[in-house]
Amino acid sequence: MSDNKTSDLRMLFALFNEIGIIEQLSRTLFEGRLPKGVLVSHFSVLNHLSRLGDGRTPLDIARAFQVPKTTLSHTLSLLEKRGWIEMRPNPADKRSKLVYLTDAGRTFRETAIDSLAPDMAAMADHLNLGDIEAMLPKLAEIRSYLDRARDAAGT
Amino acid sequence: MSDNKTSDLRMLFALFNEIGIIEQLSRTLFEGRLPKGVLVSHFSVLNHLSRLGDGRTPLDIARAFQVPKTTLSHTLSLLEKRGWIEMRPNPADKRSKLVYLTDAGRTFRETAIDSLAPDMAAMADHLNLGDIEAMLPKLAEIRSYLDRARDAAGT
DNA sequence: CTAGTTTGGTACGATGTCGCACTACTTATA
DNA sequence: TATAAGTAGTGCGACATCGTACCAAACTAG
Repeated sequence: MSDNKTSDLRMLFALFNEIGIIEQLSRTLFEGRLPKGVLVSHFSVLNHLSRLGDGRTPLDIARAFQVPKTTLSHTLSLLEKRGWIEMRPNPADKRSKLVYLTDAGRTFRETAIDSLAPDMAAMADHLNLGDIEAMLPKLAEIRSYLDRARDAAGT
Repeated sequence: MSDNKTSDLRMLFALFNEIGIIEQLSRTLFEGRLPKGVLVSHFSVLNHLSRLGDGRTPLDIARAFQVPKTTLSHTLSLLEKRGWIEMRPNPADKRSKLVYLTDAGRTFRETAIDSLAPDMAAMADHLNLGDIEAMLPKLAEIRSYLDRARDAAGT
């Protein structure tokens, strides 16, 4: 009984440990390919807007990445300073804003993807993509659980 | 052909995206259970030393977590300030130091694990541990690949 | 042995992250 | 409609992370 519990606990620790290290390594790797001063968090926002459509509110984006809104606010201000996004008023809610990609933003995303592509291609060669595909729904499930647990954390 | 490539790329983006969000959520969740001012990075170091044995050099530990040595140096100084670790000279290399857990450090680790246990237990109830167990070697493989890619990045 | 190179660790500065507090607006309630 | 409660976004301060530069010790080559 308690043996099972401790082994469960060990396994979960191992999981989050691996995930933490992979996050660390992949972030460092990708940031090494991006122009100086551009972080993965910046690219991710541009990519998100491009893939899922722009015209979203900052809070929508913050929730998508599960980061505090103040963090995203900072990121957006940098993206705007670089001319990659544009903040427009939200006609539906005067407190709110809508985030739009500029042409420069779309262009930057494309070139960034191009500079990441060789690494990605190498990964695709060396890793088992079938395994990764199979893993994605399991990871999404873990993500979703943590998301719910976070909401319940006020308890 | 190029369709496959772009779908591979999409899949890898999705993977790192999920991993980033899970890292984010789990870190926030765990840090909410730790005493104010104690971060997951601190706990992880104590846990590492306890599980794999202390008397390691800072650089060993930095490599284990794949963080820059300056980051670990900062973390260790905080742990030392709290009396949870002890830095002793390395008899084998006068430039180097060895990191040892103190009794207070071991005790803190235990209580921290206890305070994390309820969340972990809930996860163990709601997640499929078999899936996670199966995922661990795949994640380790990805980690290992990224590790090698990092070393080759100087190329 | 000595000079040049490599390695372990730290100091310092820049910057991203994030909690707190606040304002402006919206929604719910009476 | 008026008042209270909730929500979107930002300013600010604290601090972790990390790159650069540096020192001291260890290794390597001649």
